[in-house]
Amino acid sequence: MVVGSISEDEVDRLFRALADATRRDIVARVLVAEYSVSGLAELYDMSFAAVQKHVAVLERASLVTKEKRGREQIVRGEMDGVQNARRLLDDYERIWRRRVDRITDILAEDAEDEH
Amino acid sequence: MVVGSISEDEVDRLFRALADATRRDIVARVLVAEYSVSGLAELYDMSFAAVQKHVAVLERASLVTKEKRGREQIVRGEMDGVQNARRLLDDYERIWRRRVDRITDILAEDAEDEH
DNA sequence: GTAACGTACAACCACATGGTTGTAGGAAGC
DNA sequence: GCTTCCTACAACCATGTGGTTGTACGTTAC
Repeated sequence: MVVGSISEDEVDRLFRALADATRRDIVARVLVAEYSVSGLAELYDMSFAAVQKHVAVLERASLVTKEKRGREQIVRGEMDGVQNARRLLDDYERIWRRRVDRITDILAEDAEDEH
Repeated sequence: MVVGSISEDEVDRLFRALADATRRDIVARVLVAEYSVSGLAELYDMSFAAVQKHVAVLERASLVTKEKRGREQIVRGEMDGVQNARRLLDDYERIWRRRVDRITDILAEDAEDEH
C-alpha cells in the first residue's frame, strides 16, 4: 500500500462521502471557488440543514475544510483528500498489473518448455 | 468530464461499493486470482450469505464479474470499473489544477500592473 | 437595541445497508 | 439413487443515511 498512513475507517469515510451526487458536486465547486455553507445551500433543491450535513460528511472525509469568516463559514476543497482516494485506486491498478505481468512470465516459461 | 458514458447512479454505486473494507479486500484478491464465492466466504468472519451480498454489490458496481463454472461461481476483478473510479478522481484533480493555474495567471497580471 | 442573517444541532421519519438464519434448487461425487 | 456442496434468495433485525422541521445562538446591519 502506498498510502499507509490512512486507516480503513478513513478510507470508508472517503469513498462513502464520494458516493453521493450532491456531495460530488459540492467538492467540484469548492475546488474551483470559495462558498459559504448558505451559498452552497442556494444551489440545491433541499433544505439548508441537508446541505450542512453533506458538508459535514465531506469534512469528516477530509475532502473539504471549513473556516469561520465573520458570521459565515467558508468551505474549501481539500485536494489531499481527493489525491488519497486516487492513490488507493492506483494501488488496485498496480496489484492488477503485477498479476498480468506474472501471467505473462508464466506463459513465457511455458513457451520455453515447449522445445 | 472524461468519463461521459457513466451515469451519476453508476458513480454512486461505484464509490458506495468501495466504501467497505471487506469489499475492498475482495476486489484486491480477485484482481490477483480467481475465487469462487464460497472460497471468498472462507476468508472472512461472517456468513456465506453476507459475503454473497458483498459480491453482488461489487457486481452491480461493475468492479467484479461472475462466471458459472460447474456448480461454482467464479469471481473475477473487473479492472475497467476501478479505472472508471480513478478517472473520475482525475477529473477533480484537473478541475483543481485549472483553478491553481488561473490564480497563478491573475497573480502574474497583478505583478505586471505593479510597474 | 432589534431585526435579519448564517450557522449549529436535536428530533423525527422513510428507507437503505450489513448482518443474520432458513429454505430451496442445481451440480458433482459416490 | 442419495448425499454433499455451492449458490440463490427471502425474511428478519439493528443501525446508518438523507431528508425534513424547529429551536437556539453568535454576528452583522440598521
